[in-house]
Amino acid sequence: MSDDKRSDDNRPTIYDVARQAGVSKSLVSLVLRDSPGVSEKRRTAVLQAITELGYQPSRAAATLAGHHSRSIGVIIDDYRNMWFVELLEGIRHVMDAHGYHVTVSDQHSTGVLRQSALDGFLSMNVDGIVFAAEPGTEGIRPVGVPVVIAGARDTTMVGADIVRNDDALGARLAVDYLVGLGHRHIGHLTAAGGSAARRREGYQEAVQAAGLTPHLAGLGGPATEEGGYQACLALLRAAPELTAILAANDTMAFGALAALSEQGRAVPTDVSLMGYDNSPLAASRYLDLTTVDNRNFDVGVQAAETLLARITQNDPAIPPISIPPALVTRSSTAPR
Amino acid sequence: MSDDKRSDDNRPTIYDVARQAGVSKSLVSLVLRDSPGVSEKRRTAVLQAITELGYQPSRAAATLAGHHSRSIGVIIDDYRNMWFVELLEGIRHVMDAHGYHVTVSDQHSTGVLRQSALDGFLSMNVDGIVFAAEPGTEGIRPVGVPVVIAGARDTTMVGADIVRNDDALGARLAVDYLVGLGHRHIGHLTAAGGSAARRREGYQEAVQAAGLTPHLAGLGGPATEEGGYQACLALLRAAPELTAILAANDTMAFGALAALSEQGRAVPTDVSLMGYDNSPLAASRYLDLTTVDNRNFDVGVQAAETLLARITQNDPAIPPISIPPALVTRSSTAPR
DNA sequence: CGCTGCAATTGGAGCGCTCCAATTCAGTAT
DNA sequence: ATACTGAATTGGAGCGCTCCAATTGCAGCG
Repeated sequence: MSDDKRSDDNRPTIYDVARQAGVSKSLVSLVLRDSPGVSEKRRTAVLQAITELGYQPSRAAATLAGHHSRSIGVIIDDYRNMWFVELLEGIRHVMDAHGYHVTVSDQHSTGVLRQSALDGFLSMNVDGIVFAAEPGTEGIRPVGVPVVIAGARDTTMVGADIVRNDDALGARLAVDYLVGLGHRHIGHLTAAGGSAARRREGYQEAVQAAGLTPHLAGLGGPATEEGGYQACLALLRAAPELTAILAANDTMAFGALAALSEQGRAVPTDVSLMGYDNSPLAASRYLDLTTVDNRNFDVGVQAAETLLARITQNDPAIPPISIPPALVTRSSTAPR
Repeated sequence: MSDDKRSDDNRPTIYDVARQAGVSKSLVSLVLRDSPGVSEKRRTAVLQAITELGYQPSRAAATLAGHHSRSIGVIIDDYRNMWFVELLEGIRHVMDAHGYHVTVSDQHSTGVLRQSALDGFLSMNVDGIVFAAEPGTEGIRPVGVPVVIAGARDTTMVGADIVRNDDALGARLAVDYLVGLGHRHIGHLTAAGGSAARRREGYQEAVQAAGLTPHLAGLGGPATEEGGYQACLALLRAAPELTAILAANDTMAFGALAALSEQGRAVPTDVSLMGYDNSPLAASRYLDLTTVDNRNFDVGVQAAETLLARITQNDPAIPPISIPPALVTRSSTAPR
C-alpha cells in the first residue's frame, strides 16, 4: 500500500486503475470507451478498480489524445429568454443517449480575452455547435466543426445546417384562429429581430388573405415586456377599433396586458390577446394566454440529430428542416 | 532547431505560431499566458503570427500540461428558475477580470454515464465550483477542488465556503413593512426547500414580534406558480380576514394573484401582496409587485472572490458571508 | 502436436501544451 | 578586453489519455 505511486493530492490516473486491476492501461482505456472485444472478466475487474479508487477520467487528456471531446456547445442569447429551455432539453435528449456532453454558453460570456462564445467553444475542442441565438455584431463565420442553426433565426452561415420553426406559419395560424372567432380588426405587436420579422410576415399574409387591414406597432422596438407595453399603447391610439391583438411573443403580450388594463379594455371581453412561444408565462393561471407553441423540444431533437449526422458520418445531404408550430388556445381570446 | 512539427490541414498549433514568429514554442506559451519578462518586440511578433494564422489555443492541452484549467463551474437547479441569472452575472463580473472561464450546468445534465453535474465538472478539471442549487438526493461530498455554496440554500459541505443571502432577514423586512402599513392579519405562502424554510422562519419571528398571529399555507408544497395558487386558496379559506399576504417567492405570488382574483379580492385594495426575489416578473408593469431583492449580483461577486481566494492562495480564513437583502416597494401593497 | 486464425491484450508514440532548468543575450563594472 | 550580472529565451520532459501496430492466448484443424 505504501509503495503506491499515487499521492493523496493527486487524482488517480488510468495507470493506477490498470495496476489495481492487474491489466494494462490500454485495456482500461478500452473499457472506458466501452469498446467491444474486452472479456467480461477483465471488464468487471477494471470497473471494480475504478470504483475502488474513485477514478475520474480526465476529459482534457482524452480530448487531447483522441482529437475529439465528445461534447457539443449550445450558444444562446441570454438566460433570461427562456425559449431555449425546451430546445436544450430536446438536444440533451438525443445527445445524452449518444454519450455526448452538452455545454451551454450565452453570447455575453466573453472573457477577458474578448473571446466570443464561438471561439470559447472552439478552444474547448467541441465536436459541434448548435447556434440558437440572434447572430451578434460579428456574425458567424465558417469554423472547423459542424454547426447547426436552431430556431427561428435569420442566421445563415456557409456550411451550416438549419433547423427552424416556421414562424410565418405560426403567425398565420394565429390570425386565422382570430378571424375564425369573428374578429375583423386585428392588430400586431412586432419588434426588431429575425423571428419577429418572420412572424410579422405571417401576420400580414394572413390578414391580407382574409381581406382585412393590417395594423402594426413596435417596428424596430425591443421584444420585451416594456416593448410590448409601448407598442400596444401606440396601437390602441392609432386604431381604437381593434378587437384582437397578436403579440410577437408572450413577453410582449404580458406588457400589452398592462397597457390594455390601463386603457380600461378588458381581456378577452373587449379585446382578444394572443402571445407566441407558449412560455411558462402564457401557461400561467393568471394570464392564461392563447399562444403558439413552436415545439422547441422537437427542434432540439432535430438539431441534435442533424449535428450528430455531421459529426459521425461524412454525409452532406441534409435538407433544411422546418418544425410546424401548434396553436394553444386558452382564455385570453374569445369570439367577437 | 527541432522545433518544426507541422500541421497542414489541422488547426495551427503553438509550433506553427512559433515558426511564423521566428521564436521558440516556449516563448509563444509565455505570451499566451501573458507573463512578464517578454520583450515588446517578440510579444508583438507572436501576437501578429497568432492573428495571421488564426491560431486558437487548445484548452485541453493547456489543462493537461498546466494542471489547472482556468475555469470554474456553476451548478444551478434549473434554467427555469431565473434567480441564478444575476448571481451568474456577479460571478462573471469577477471571473472575467481574472481570465477565468465560467461554465454553467444544471443538476439534470447527467449524461449517459449517470454522471452528476459535480462529476462532470471534476472530469473537466475545473479549478473550482460554485454550488447554487438545492442539493440533490446524493448530497454533495467533499471533492478535490474548492467549492463555494452560494444563495439561500440549506446545503453544507465539509470544507466548502458559504455565501448566502439572509432570507430570514428579508422576510422580517417584508413583514415589518406590512405591519408599518397598518396590516394586522398577515398570511404567508410557503413551500418545501431550504430558502422557503428560512423565509418562513423570518416571517414567523417578525409576526410574533409584532404580537400578531401567523397564518401559513403551502408547507411542503412546490415553490411554483401552481403551488402559490393552491396555497393561497387554502390560506384564504382558513383565514378570510387576511389583508396582507407574503409569498415565499415572486412566482408563488404570481399564482396567488390568480387565486385572489378568482376569489374577487382586489390587489392592493382588499389585500396587499408581496413576493420575494425581485425577479423580472415582479418588476413587470402588469404585476408591479412589492418584493425583496436578495442582491444576487453581490452574492455572485462575493462567491467568486471567495472561490478565487481559495484557488490562488492557501489561506483558509474565510468567514461565512451574508449579503443583506433590500426591500423593493411597488404598487401591490397599500396601507390598510 | 505443431499450425493457422482470430480474439484479447499490450507497449509505444504521440496529442498540444506548461513548467523548469539550462542557455544565450545584453548591459555594466572591472 | 574580461568577468559578472540579471533578463530574455530556449529545449526537454512530461501531463493522462487514445490510437495503432505488435504481441500473446487459445480455440479448432490437419
